[in-house]
Amino acid sequence: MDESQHKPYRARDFAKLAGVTVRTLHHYDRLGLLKPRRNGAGYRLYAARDLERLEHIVALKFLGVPLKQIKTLMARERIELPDALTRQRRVLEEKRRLLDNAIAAVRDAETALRSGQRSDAAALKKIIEVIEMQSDTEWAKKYYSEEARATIDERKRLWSPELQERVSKEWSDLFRDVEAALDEHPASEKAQALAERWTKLVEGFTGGDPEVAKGLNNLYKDRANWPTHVQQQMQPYSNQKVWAYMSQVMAERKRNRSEP
Amino acid sequence: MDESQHKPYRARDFAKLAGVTVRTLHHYDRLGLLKPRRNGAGYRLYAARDLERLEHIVALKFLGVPLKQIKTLMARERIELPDALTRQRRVLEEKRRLLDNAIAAVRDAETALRSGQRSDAAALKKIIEVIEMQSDTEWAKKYYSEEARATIDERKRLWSPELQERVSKEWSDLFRDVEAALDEHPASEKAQALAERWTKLVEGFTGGDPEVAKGLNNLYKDRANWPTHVQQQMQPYSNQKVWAYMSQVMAERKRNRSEP
DNA sequence: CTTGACTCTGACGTTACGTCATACTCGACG
DNA sequence: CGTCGAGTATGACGTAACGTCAGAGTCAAG
Repeated sequence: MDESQHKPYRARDFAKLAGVTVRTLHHYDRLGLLKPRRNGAGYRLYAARDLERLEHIVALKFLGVPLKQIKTLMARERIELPDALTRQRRVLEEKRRLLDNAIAAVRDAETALRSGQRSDAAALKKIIEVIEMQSDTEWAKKYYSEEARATIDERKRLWSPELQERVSKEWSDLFRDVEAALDEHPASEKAQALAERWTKLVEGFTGGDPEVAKGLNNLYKDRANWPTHVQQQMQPYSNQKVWAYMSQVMAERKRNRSEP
Repeated sequence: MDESQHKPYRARDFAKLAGVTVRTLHHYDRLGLLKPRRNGAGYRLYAARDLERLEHIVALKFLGVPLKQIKTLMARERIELPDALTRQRRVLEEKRRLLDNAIAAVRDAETALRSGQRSDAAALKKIIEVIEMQSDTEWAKKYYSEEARATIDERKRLWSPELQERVSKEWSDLFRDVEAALDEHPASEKAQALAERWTKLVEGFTGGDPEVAKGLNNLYKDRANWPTHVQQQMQPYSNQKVWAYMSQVMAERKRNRSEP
């Protein structure tokens, strides 16, 4: 006599109610995400309570959370949901960054195609540049600790294309200046000024985080195994004399700072 | 004796050169996207020209173009690439819009969770609201012509959440005002003022496009088959007296305007 | 009791590869 | 010349989240 026991829904109606398909209900049933009652003939019978659960599933799915995670998440919900949401937001924000890059790349390519009457190949090259910039942050991941990667992902949000542009230029300027100063004594004022610029630029990437710095070190030491196209890209910086010289200069810098 | 014939690459090296995996090369080979020469033993031998093609593939893939389309696109390239790029940009921009919504939804949910000490269920409800808002634009597509959909997609970019909010409120205000004015004569000044507001709001959506208006009409006529949750959402607007009355008022309006 | 509308359970298709497993091949070293 | 480690080839299964039949049973109205 419980008036609150509404007549249960069958698949079709329940699906419409929640805005999903019947097949989706089957799927979630098999995965154990949402197991409704059955009648004698095996028909699925969904109650009002099931709707709530399904809505939660749909909500999380909407955020791009994989069904497997949704399942574990809903098993012991209370504790982990806030964290899960925050993590998922990070993921979404990263995706948006990539999307923004892609959109910008297409815009560039379109402009190149229309205004300049350039070839298809030239237009695609524009896109390739953007890819390389961002995939470079992908393959390099293995050199960083989990912790360092998290830090980098944080800081990456501050990296606008303009900043990227500027930093690139600063590195190339600095490198050229160092090459012109290889004869200076490592302890000289001029050399130490270069060291200062160098350090600033490195810190611009590491943000002062020692974990990140360590990863960067790993990355550099393994430079022989970098992807070929990255090596080509880094070719302007391949002059070993510069690196050797800078390591001397940095050693001097350390001495100066420990005994001022 | 052709110096330009560099030694061809084998899979591993070529893959590194382009920043993909060997397996990817196999895959593209099987799909017919990139078929390199083979040596006597069946080893794949990639030439410099292949690199260019692979880079183009990677570029388009980066933009989210499916491999099948890439294949047809590269078969007869020159003509279709610009259009393809523009179309793909539209797709990307739409994805970005959805992502923005999702991120905003999570932010809301996080705030609700932290500040208000609300339950998980309440937080997820926030997200559900956002989903329904945007999936509503999904299921309704079938009522519109291809042309109308394109127009809507165009205009959708102007639809900020704030605008959405405001328009919702205007509709609900208008509906309430009409309900209160059902006794007014359809030709009366008061009724005609309501008709004016009504028309403005509809035009705010159609943008004056007759194709879109037609689709909207189809949509309304088939309201019996709308998804249940949409019907619930539309319930505040289900008062048939209002619709009947407004159709009279709109008829008067047409007469007035044809014989001023 | 008949029908048309629904439902059930497989099972294969989709996308762009990753990941084995098994069998060859290449090139340097002794 | 033989061999061994590194690289390669093919085939087949796995992934995520369902879509789309196919074949068979069920429900409810007339």
